[in-house]
Amino acid sequence: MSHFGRAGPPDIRDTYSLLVLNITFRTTADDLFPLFDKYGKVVDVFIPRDRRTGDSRGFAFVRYKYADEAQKAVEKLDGRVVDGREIMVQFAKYGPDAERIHKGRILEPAEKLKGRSRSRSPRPSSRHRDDYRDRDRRRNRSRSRDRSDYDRPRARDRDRYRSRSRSRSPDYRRERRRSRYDDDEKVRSRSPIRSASPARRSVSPRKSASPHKSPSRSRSPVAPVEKERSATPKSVSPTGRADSRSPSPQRSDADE
DNA sequence: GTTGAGCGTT
Repeated sequence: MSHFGRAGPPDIRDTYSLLVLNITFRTTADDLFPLFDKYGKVVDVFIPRDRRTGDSRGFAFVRYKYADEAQKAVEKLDGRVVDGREIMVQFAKYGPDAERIHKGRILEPAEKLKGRSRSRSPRPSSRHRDDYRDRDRRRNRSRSRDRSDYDRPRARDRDRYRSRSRSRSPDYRRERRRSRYDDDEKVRSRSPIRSASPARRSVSPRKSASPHKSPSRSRSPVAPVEKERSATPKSVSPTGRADSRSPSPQRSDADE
């Protein structure tokens, strides 16, 4: 992906990871490589992307071969305006497997099982798990449109992590900005709860009552290709691409 | 087309 032709982490034997924050969503690894490579030997540049949309998450990881060069890049590139945005370069705190990192260098590698009996110090890895779960819920913060897809009951979880003071407590702020777009509000308005007059304002202009929204998508996993264009004009995607999210809006049981 | 605190992958 964002690598130079290799898949997965090349080699983190003696590399120092730098965390680049506040970069634009358009900035790619190729744009950051020449910038960071000028201050040292850059082993790899990785930009976490969204698995659904594929867009950048707004930060990147730059791994240097030497610590001094990494430190130099932090001092030089930290605060540098890239693509009109001021980036923030700092040493990574956690590794790909949530290992503790000191100055970008991994302190606790994933070789736990090697010196298993040798490890006489039962390290409480409970904190590592917290950080892992923490970023999992936070990456849904952006792209509110996708957040609804991963909506899950985590009320009690949030209460637990509420006490966690990472750097600031934007809990209240995050929830306030949660409803940036009306899309979220409208999506939640489609709850099956018919509070008051469900069809009073629009008393079904059609001749028969037709629930325009049928959540029963499990009707037909495969979209039957019917040539009845006039029957279901919304059945065909204007993009010419059969979207998998559109199972079959047409009701074959009602429409014969 | 949108967003902006933060810690990572074939």
